[in-house]
Amino acid sequence: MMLRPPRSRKSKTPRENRRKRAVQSARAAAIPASASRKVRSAERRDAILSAALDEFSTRGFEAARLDDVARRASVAKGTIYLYFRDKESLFQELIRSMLTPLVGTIEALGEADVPLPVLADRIVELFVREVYETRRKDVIRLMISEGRRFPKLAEFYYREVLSRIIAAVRSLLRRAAARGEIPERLVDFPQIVAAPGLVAIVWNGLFERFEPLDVRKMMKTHVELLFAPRREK
Amino acid sequence: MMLRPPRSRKSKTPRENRRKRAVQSARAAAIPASASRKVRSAERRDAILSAALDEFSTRGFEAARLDDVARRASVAKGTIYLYFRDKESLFQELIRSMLTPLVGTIEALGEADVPLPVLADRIVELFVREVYETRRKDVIRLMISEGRRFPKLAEFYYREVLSRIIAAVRSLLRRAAARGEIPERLVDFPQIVAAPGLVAIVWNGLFERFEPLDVRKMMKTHVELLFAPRREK
DNA sequence: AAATAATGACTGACTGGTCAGTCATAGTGG
DNA sequence: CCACTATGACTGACCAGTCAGTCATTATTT
Repeated sequence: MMLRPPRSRKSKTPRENRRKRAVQSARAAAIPASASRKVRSAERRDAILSAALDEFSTRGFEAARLDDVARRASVAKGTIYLYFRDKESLFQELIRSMLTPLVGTIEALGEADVPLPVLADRIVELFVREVYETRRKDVIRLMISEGRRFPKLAEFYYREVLSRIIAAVRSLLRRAAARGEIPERLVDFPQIVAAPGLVAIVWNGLFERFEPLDVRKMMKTHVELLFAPRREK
Repeated sequence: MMLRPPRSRKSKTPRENRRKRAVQSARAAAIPASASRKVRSAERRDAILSAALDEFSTRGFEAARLDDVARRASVAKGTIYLYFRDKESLFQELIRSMLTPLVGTIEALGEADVPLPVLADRIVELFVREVYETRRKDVIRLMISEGRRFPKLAEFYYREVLSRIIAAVRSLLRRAAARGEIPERLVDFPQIVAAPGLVAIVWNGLFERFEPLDVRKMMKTHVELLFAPRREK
């Protein structure tokens, strides 16, 4: 899974008279010198992941420079390679770490047995508060934008996150359908329930500056229409 | 609007003793030697655009190599620069040329005054036949993936395409609402109508291989539920 | 408790491969 | 016959990944 052929290091000529190493650099400023190694190490990792999210989401995977990620994390470039195998691993780990926690939250939602209107509200609030108003929004946008070029990552995301979310939503829809609250055929397409969320994320990235979108209101409108009581059938 | 600082060519050293130019290359095979210059020229342009779409949509903007685009179009790399200023222009022109024609089609749809169920069918069919089953799907996916890094392009797309499509859909919704066929508040969010289309495109790119999606059926389900007769309100 | 040694986290200059864009040269249609 | 079209080798910028060297911290000895 490589975007370019490997840049193997087959240099045979010995490297001589290198290094002079100027005076001593300012050490990483961000992290207090106290704290045990373990803690500092975890903080570094997080700082790198956070910086990577910023860089990847403004420039995209290819265009993002690890030099910039390092600078933003107040770390030397080499340090990144102590925590992640390569640029791609960093990217995958970023997505993994941000999205995995979502699953539990949503599965919990799927199990509760509450009336449909309440459920609808919860779905909307969960999305707005846990995704749209956090950096997870950016991670999902990254997944959408770059996922196609990382089949392994898409597979991971499908297997570990999406399929479970879909299963949860589906079981929830199935129970609502059994109670006659929604038509049976909606159970086949849980994607429909989530669709405006996706639109919101994409819109936010591309067109917010031309035409702001009231996400909560849109989501509310959508679920209300989907789940509204119907005349027949 | 640049991803990297310009690669200006400020080389001062004169380039000497270059060029030897080997024998003569096989000429571009794809385009018949007949045909007037104008026709050949237009065909080349199209071949380049088509090749660019393939390359951009499999590798992404940054990773796509113009060498590959050239090879795929049976053209030398330099030729691309006779038709497009640079890689970015090529990309923008690609999106521009593929999506602009959509507008007229959809505006026509927005003006017809037909009963809602018929309209719903037409919307679904239009999307499936004119977008999902054509390369426009790939162009829209490109727009979604890369648009964020091309603010100018996003603006163009919003101004020339999206805002007009939205206006058309909105006017169509407004009339339906006036006839009492749908609730008023749906008029505020034409995005909701299009949302499953977007989901379909993204899904197709990322997850189709794990779980195929019957797009036509999903779209149909969605518009039927949105436009279904309601009990109250 | 102070001195000394061992550890390994961290650094950043450097390398090699890559590719957008150029331009000297070669063909060709009108 | 020459203006226009096309070519593709070449250049310079660029950047992921490397690794020899530097200390801060921890462990050990005295």
